[in-house]
Amino acid sequence: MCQDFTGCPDRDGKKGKEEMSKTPPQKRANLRDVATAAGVSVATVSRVMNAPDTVAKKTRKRVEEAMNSLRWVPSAAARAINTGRTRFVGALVPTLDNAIFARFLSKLENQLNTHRLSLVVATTGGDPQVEAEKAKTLIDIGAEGLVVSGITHGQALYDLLDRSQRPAIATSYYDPGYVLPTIGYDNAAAAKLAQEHLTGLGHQHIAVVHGPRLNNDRTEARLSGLTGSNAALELFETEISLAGGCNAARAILQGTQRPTAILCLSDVLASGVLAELHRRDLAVPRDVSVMGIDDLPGSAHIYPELTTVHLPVARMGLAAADAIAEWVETQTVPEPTLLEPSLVLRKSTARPR
Amino acid sequence: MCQDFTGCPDRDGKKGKEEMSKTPPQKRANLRDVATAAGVSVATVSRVMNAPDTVAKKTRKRVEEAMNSLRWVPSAAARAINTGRTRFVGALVPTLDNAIFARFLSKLENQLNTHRLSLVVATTGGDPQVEAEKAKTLIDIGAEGLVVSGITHGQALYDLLDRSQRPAIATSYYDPGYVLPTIGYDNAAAAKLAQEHLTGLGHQHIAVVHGPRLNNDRTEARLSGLTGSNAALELFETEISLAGGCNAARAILQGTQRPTAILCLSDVLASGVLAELHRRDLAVPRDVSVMGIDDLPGSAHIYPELTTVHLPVARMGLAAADAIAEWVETQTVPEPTLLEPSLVLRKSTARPR
DNA sequence: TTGACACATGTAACCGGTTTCATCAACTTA
DNA sequence: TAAGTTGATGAAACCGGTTACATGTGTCAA
Repeated sequence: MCQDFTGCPDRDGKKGKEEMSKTPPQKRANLRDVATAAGVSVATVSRVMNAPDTVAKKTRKRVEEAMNSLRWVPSAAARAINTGRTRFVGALVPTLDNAIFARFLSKLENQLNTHRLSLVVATTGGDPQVEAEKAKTLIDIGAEGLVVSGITHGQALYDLLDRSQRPAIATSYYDPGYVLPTIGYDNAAAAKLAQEHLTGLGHQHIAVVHGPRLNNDRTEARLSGLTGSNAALELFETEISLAGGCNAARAILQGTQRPTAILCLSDVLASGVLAELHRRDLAVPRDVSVMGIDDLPGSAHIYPELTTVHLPVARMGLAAADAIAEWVETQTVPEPTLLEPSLVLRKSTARPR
Repeated sequence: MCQDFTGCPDRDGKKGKEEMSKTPPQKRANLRDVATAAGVSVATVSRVMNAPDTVAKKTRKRVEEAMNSLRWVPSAAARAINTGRTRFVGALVPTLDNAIFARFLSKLENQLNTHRLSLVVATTGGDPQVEAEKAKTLIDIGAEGLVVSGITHGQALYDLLDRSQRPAIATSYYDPGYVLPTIGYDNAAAAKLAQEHLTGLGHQHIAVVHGPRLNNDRTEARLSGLTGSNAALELFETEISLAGGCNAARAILQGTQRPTAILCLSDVLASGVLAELHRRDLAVPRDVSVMGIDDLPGSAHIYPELTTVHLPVARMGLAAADAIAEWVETQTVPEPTLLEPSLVLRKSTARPR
């Protein structure tokens, strides 16, 4: 328990845990202790923290010295109870294992910091019930607001938000009619963009590889964007991972007639498909075109460089951070924000032979 | 501001923001309001929350009804100030963009949940100064403990930990002599494992691709594990990403004599290297062997299946969660824990030709 | 000299819970 | 029936800060 950090980083022999003799077990100092030590009132100490320039320089110095010698650390809870601010918000994402969410969270966290807000992260595994439970926990520990993924949620979550009256925004999806403000892209449009690129190249038989539809509105929306084409679409559902992509590719190649293009609704799936195609000695895009959606940072560098649809998750992270921060701080409900996906032409697609 | 979640998920026309006429702006109910409404004392209401079975069933019901009709939501700060527990800890990682950290955090978060703890995540970009600042923020908002990566940190972080007396453990590294308890693997041993596999196959000229050494003890340790071999080692430093791997591969192929094996100190780097080799029409492992360290979930499925050293980050997540939870709850400083890396033989290495 | 005013500081209420201890009724048990 | 328990509840202190308001001092213009 007693840590001694002088002379880091090496520990000068493990110390017994029960010593600490000179200074009696002395519990943590509080504001009044500091005030007493500095010979001022608690108000003055508080001012030294929150409005330093309203305190005489000499007094301030004395207080600061007292703080240091008592090794005072302010209580977050005590501050929060008065200010009404805990200075953190929560984010609920299906998984961290898909780089797209990791990337989003990373930007979200950084931008939140500019608003002096921290980020509590919780993963749901895509299960609305788990999501609702974790959301409850986040509210319980004091999250000032929530950032959720998509627009498909359990009633329990809506009830929670309603009752707690906490700000919450939905991301990775755009739907101005949704109960919560959405900040995201039009998943259907993104898929359409991809499909049109393929049909534009002349592909008439396209395999579509997608993640689980259950409780996943992003997948569902992307699939819905695929209607209204005269190309034959064959759907392959799989787990969203490299392994999932491999499996899908195997299933595709097992079919009677090989499609001329494979449209993957996530870049990871495309990576898996590419790997499996290599394994089967099929060349991309010569033998078959492969396309993704997401545009992960790595997608530009795999072989072959993946043609995909860029989803602006980094910008989404920034926008979501700004939106939730403003809502939390000024009670202003943000407007839904549409972020445009864009086609990124690289080397994994070509005309069918 | 007024949310109405009945009839989700569609919003019945955006409501004006300034209405809310019937019930006057009525600020949030607190414990006393509930107590008054239920005709009991605050103590009883508190008991209904924390020790339901010490309250008469009839009373409890009455209180619960009052809670509901007043839509009472307990204040996290008020609870925390009394219990001394905020029920969350913080984690500081260099980045989320490397899947290895995402995976670790994912497990960490889940396991923390079993201890009724949430996780605040902060990324440092590998900069000790940023790390110290973010750590300060985490302590400031009330993190009960910290989980950091590696053993290279700024003095400011040590000072903070010392002063705040918060539990903190270091991960991704094992060093029983370190000031903080470490939970991780022996990075040097992991690298040695990889190198010995390659030399065992007969490789005498090995290119080593690694991430930045600056402030990165994991990289440094892995490099240090590479001594004591009679094979010629050529070092290539690059950014840890697919793109970085590609760049390194390019640099390697530019050399006068091509190495027979490429040892990448991270799987992502290996993926990048593999992509670039494909691009240059070099076959792996026929023309050159490639090996990684990490064993990301995807590494088993790329082409060719990557031979690598498995780092037990999932187990590390569990162990770190249990350790910090116990420390926080029982003031027991955890013992340093060594997790063994293991060689995973797959298809990207072979004897040199 | 005096009254107005800015500035520095202190007093005490307050935030919204938890918890100790006292109280009192009902139930055993002899 | 008296004494001892047990169970349910309430009164009030307490946690550690913030802040409205009061107070006191020194400066400056009239």
